[in-house]
Amino acid sequence: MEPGFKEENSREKDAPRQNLAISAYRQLKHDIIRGRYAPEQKLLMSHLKEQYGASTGPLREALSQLVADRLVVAISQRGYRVAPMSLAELNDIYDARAQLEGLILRLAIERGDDDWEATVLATAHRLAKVTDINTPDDLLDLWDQRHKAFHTAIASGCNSPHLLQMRNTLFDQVERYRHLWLQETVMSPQALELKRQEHAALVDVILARDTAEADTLMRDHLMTPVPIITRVLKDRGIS
Amino acid sequence: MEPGFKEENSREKDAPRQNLAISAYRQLKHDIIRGRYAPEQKLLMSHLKEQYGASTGPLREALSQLVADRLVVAISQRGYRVAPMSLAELNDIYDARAQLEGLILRLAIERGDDDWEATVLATAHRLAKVTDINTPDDLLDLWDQRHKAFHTAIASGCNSPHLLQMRNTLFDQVERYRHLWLQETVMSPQALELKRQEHAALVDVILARDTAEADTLMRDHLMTPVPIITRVLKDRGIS
DNA sequence: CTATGCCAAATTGTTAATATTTATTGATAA
DNA sequence: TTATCAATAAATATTAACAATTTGGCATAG
Repeated sequence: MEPGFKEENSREKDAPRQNLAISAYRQLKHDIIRGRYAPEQKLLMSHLKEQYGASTGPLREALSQLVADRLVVAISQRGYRVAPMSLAELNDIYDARAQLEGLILRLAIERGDDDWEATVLATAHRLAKVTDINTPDDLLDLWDQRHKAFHTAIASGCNSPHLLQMRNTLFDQVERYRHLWLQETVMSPQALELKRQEHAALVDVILARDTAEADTLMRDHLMTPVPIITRVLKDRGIS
Repeated sequence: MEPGFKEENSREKDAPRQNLAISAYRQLKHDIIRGRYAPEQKLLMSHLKEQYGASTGPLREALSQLVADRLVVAISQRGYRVAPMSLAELNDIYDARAQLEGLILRLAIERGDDDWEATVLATAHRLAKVTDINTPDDLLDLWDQRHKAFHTAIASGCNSPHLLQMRNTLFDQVERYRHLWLQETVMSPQALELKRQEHAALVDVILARDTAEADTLMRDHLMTPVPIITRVLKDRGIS
């Protein structure tokens, strides 16, 4: 009788280990996505060692994982650098994401059962309730968390672990750009209300099983941040 | 004047390093895909060391990459094992692949230019010419190589590096199952002729820009091996 | 037959040594 | 006098060897 904790918590990637390389991986990933390191900044081993309290061995494992995630690039024998950002990658990454999310949504509408509909409704409700919190940081964190839960609930209807895994991989890559958008729009009440309406419309067409309309709405919804992120990148001199 | 070898050979994954961890990664991946290690076999460090001539450091990096590729699983403090195989994963992986390949094909038909059409025709021609070679091993290798080139040429029309990257990732995962199919069907002349007809039909509808028909043909084409692989897995006692 | 304790083997992390790279300084030529 | 090239030195990355913690198996005793 095995204790049934078959590590089903596939939060981001699979956890390769629970010890020291994985914690360095999580923290480094978090810091890169949040923009703590500039796009082409060199990642010094000496700095990483004292920053994350790990030696070269575990650090190299963490960096290898991040290279697989396309958040870090490794150059022959010249160490590691944070992956560059560009307008070209921004456009491609958001396009790929919108296309994949559209595909998954169409499959979910086709394959989703009653439990799926119930979960979509529940997470949408939870998200819509995030309107009246004062401290902006807490608001942003909570909104973002429930927003992710909402979209993940929709996607889960496709019933394909591998498609969902690829969705996660792509989301890790998009999140570095997406963070620029979250920082820029300080989650103003009108922006929040606009998003709330988009989500409500999305839920409507999903429950109506209107595949074509849902696909269109979802892609427009996902592409919204692109012009704003483009402006931020241009302001920072990134082409 | 730098010699223009900016490592643009993104064959499978990005090359994290050109030295020792990456060669171990490539060989190990090849061996796992080709079935040299059984699905849940333990990967002893001592064995890997003498097999691939690398020390624990580089080997752990290679194994980390393979965990990201879902070809290896890491258990807390009990080392690494080859990822298990199952009928459930077979079905999901082929379904996800067919769906993604269909999406990419629709985009390619929508976005592909004249050069794309020319490349598709050229690779199709090259593939069709592989009919009259005697030694079966050489035949299989050459056919598989040109077959991959043909499908990659079709997919490249979508013009999205990130979608193509995800296609590669999924293909790495599917190839372990696909190898069972290649081994089973000894590439009989009639099977080869059937495939040739499918490819010709595919080229026709692609050049005619018939999106819906191309999508259907492509998915049927990709799902062909599933029943055969299912039988092989069942014969091996894998559920 | 079962449970507990000991031994062996494997994984994990650290440290040191080697090789490659980069930056600085000096010299030479224009 | 200035700019470029080369050489040396310092720093950093990469790899291998070593040590410690943990796990699994086996034997013995109850």
